[in-house]
Amino acid sequence: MLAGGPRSRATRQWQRMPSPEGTSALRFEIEAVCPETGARAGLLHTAHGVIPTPVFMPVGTQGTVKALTPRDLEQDLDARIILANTYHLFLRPGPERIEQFGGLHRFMSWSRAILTDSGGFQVFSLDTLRKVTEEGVLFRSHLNGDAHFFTPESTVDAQLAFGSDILMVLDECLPYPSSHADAIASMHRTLRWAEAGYRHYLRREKGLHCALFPIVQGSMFPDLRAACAESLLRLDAPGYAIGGLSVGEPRDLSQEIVAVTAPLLPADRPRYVMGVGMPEELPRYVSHGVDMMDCVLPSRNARNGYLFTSTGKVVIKQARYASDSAPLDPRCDCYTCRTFSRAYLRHLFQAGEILFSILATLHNVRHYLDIMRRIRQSILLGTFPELVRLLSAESVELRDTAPSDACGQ
RNA sequence: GGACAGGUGGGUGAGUGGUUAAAGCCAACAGACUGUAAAUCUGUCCCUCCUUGCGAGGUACGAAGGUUCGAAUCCUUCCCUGUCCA
Repeated sequence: MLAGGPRSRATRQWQRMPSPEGTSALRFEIEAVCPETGARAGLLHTAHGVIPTPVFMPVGTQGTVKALTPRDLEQDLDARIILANTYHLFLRPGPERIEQFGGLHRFMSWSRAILTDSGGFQVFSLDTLRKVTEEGVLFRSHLNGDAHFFTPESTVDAQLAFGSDILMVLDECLPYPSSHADAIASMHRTLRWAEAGYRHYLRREKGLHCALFPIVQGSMFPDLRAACAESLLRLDAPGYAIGGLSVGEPRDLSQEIVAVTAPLLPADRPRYVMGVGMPEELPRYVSHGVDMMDCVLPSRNARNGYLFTSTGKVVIKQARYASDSAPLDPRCDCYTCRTFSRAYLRHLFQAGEILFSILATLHNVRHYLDIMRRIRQSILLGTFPELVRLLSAESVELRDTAPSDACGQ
């Protein structure tokens, strides 16, 4: 509803769209900037369609957003870009296999844009299965224990084989908390990897229609974030990411780091904060000048029975919903909310039915995408600050009325 | 009628004299989840009380007796279930 325009026509247009003729494969067009906050609305032109920003990218690690078909994502949710993961796809089915099928888009039958993460997050999440060296990361496969050495160059090669629209450089994502000394060493390593990866990418990208984003690291230290951002600017990349967040730090700290880092990145290029966040945090990131975000929360929490609604969370497995005939979220017009009762959704969850994951993911992802559409519209209309106030008032209201929190303080 | 095999907490199912209020699994209930080792993981899961503690009582392994310092565990009788034979 908020997306505007008939979807089917737009879809056909993208599928026929020839490769971009210009020099830069990725073009970012800013349509409006909120004078009060600096939030931006724009259009990100890729070889696989135009992405209205700010945008939330559903996570499809293994070449699928779990529980959703590409048809759901395209026709029902109107997602314009999804994320996939180099580490997972490298292990299985492997870059050669994907390349053999003409790239990841064709392999998974997804005609819109794809961003691939480099495996840098797995440096953090697979801490017991990896060893970081100056040259790269030695991973022990979580599938069969095989050793694989990822370098800045090899991850670029893999992502080129996938045919990603946006590639990410290999980086080191540190846990929280980390010492300043560890963070500075790690940040310099990430910088060296970014330079090596970027050099390699420039040698190979001739005629390819994609872009490589470097990633700002520096843990929770503003001085390191600034130094890292400044160094990465020399690469003159078409877009920049802020990584190393959502690793266990307090929510406000993530916001602070983004607030000090985002303004240091080129104003005319997309800024991507990796791995965030809760629904109420999305407008806050946007107000810091962020254009792209991704997070597993809507999809993962969906499968775990945690549903995001316009009136707060609904943990559908709770006994209180057993005979609740209301729709999950009366203000949502996704298929799930239009069609099923909370009681039925709870039944499906309790019964362990596959359909629950499908319906829940459909809704949660839709909820995130709708929030971003509202944000984008408000920036275009010049009402973004009002929306931020509205959304934060709603979340305060939700906190105040939450039964568990009410008696706590 | 006879011969075997059994009856354990909401279910299943370990346990054959003491560290057993009783493993594991399931169900149920609650919590976590932030560039996905996730259809995952964690906790609670007989009752009562409080100074909330590897706390104190009380119940509990079909029923009732018995042996023993001590019994889900050994003995006796009874009840019930399953299989087979008449």
